[in-house]
Amino acid sequence: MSIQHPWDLTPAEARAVQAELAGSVDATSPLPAWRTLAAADVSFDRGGTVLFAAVVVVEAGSFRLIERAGLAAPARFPYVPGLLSFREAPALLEAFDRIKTRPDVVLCDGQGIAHPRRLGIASHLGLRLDLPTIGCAKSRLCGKYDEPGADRGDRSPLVDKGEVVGAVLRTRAKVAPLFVSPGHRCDLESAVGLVLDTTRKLRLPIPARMAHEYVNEIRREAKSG
DNA sequence: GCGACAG
DNA sequence: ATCTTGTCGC
Repeated sequence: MSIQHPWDLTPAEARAVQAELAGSVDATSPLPAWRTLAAADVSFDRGGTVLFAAVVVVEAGSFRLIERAGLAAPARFPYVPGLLSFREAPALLEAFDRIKTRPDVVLCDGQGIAHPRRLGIASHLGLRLDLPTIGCAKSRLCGKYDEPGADRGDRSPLVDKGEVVGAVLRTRAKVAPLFVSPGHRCDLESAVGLVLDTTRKLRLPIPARMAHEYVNEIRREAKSG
């Protein structure tokens, strides 16, 4: 079965596509050693008619910027909980097309398999890019969990319908935890390990912060000039 | 039928 | 996501 499909779908069609694509997701393979890491993020204007997408690629360990690309595009799909990728993925894929480097792994702003149909934006992007991806969200979409301990590194399983779909991970002491889940070609332990390895004093992984700042930079300059 | 609901 | 500065606390 092909993972190719159009993006201009109705919500019902989009859900059907997700249900089928989920069968191709690999959330059990350990992540191979990585030397380059990419992070993707999206930002919006007030009305939500235009979206800005950006991807940054950094070097492991040093987080030195290797490459980055960003763009503005019309939002062709509304925000519907559970269908985020149909709104943001097209623009992000365009940004990836403008990157020369093929990163070893990609950090995505949103869920991986911690999704009602197991196909959050990280998993969806992983399939389309055929790259390892990790879902790193700031809040929960589905699943139940116990509040993790207050120290950095403390975690608790995120369980949905009896299945462990991710981890609620404290990346900074006493600060709201992150919701980490495998996107594609990566297992949960690898995902949690990478998020901790790329997080320092702030809640978000360094590359994710870089992508966030960059995409907002693009949005700001789009307003003025 | 009543909540919940990534960004 | 976005509207928004300073301020409180570790």
